[in-house]
Amino acid sequence: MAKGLTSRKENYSQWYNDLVIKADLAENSAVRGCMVIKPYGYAIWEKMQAVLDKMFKDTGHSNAYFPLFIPKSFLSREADHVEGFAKECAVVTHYRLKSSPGGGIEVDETAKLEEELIIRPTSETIIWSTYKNWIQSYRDLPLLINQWANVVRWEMRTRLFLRTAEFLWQEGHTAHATKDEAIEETLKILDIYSGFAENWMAMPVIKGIKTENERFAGAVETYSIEALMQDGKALQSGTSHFLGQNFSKAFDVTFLDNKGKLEHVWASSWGVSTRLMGALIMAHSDDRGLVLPPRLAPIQVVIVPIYKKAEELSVISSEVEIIRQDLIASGISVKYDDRDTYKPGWKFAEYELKGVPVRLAVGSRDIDNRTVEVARRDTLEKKSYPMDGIGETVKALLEEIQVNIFRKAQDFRSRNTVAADSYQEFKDIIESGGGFVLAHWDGTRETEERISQETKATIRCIPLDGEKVPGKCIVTGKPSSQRVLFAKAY
RNA sequence: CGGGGUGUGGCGCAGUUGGCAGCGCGCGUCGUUCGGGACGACGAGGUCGGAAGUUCGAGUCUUCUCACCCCGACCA
Repeated sequence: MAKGLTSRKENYSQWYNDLVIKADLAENSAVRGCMVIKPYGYAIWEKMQAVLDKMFKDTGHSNAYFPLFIPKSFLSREADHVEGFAKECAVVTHYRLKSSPGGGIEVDETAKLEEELIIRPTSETIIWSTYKNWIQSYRDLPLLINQWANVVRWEMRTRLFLRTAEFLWQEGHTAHATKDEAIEETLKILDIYSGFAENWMAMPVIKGIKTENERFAGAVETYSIEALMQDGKALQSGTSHFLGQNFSKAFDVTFLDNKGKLEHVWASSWGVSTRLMGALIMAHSDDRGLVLPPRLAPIQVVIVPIYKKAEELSVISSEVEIIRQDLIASGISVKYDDRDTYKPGWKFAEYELKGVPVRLAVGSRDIDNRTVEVARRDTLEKKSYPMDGIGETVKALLEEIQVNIFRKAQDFRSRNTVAADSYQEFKDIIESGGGFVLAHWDGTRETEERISQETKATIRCIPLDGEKVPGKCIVTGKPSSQRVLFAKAY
């Protein structure tokens, strides 16, 4: 176990907190509920951004930027929307400070804003008020916009990455001529999210529809991807909303169709946030530290020289430079850590804590044998390989690791996904370690709330894929068209 | 907003009936070490969260206050 890292078994939640701090991903800031994302953590986020951004661009979306501030009146235009967010909004009321008599500064009460500004908790309202001017004809559609931004939701309890008062995300906001097209967009993005989660984060997810209870405020239908964390709790990792005409009606966004008829446009919005960082951390990491999927690791390979004297180091370093070039030529990001201020053992532990997928150690023995010691983070196996062709060897290994950690996560999820056919069985599963539980539900809010109150488990989603076998609700015995996915959630 | 807890060098903590602010880690210099978190010697670093009070004397007692953490209700 890594120094100072609580084990998962001992206290999972503490393990997560320790890991975020010790792996140098983020820390708490002077502002309650807000985090400082440190360079190493931010580097991972930047990789995520780059991949997602390309996926959005490849599907025809463009980036833009809308204001941080939203006039208070905008928020109340859509009734459900305002109700959903009102309780967690930060409000700007003044625009000036003045020196206070007792020293320091205070709010200048004479500088009160005529209309207060809300710090965006999400941007539907400001964006739709803008779209009104952008859209007149069916020729202006579809409008496919994304923005990378920060948003603020004044959460009561926060945790680094998983729930912070301010977080970074992307929010896509699209406008379409038809309902079908908007739904198609909503689902297309859901596929992008699940593809990203599985192929890049190596984290299996379940795509589904949210129940009315869990639906985004202002949406007609909310879709999400749900991942299972190692403690048996579910983490909603991305959402895509079909907004119907709710916002176009609230902001009066209309267009003339090709028959000259005036219609309200159809909308979608979708987002993933820095919460993905939390998902990534919890999906794969162990008691030694982070385990990062090679495709998102800022450093894929670290090389550690083993030496006693300076002369030895210079021989090793020149050999390492050849190896490094070989790796770079294979498209691998490499760090050579030749710092003399830390010892090899320390470095080994450090890079394990930080989740670097592959570590190479090169010492005099290797120079003599023309070998490299290769250690993989996921299995902790160490093996010697010939120096020649090391680029290809490592490249293949990185791919193997990517696949292996995905499979591992997938196995974990299958082991922890069970069907329950009675309420008692359901309760037993939830109480003994949790996980995903597939059960029949009668589709009513009352039953959902009862289950949630009695067991703390909620309906994560109604899965889109998989069998649609009818049955009877585990609580009321009323008919159900398919099993839905329950879990305790983050 | 309820319940619990913590504020003392950068970090983690100790500090007894009130009596010279300490320990470990980290940090700096030097030397020996270096294939799984090395060791020795010397050294730097603190108005004890803040304010008021009690006292000859407060990290310690009293009152007020601020901040943060954990557990619940709300949430991506």
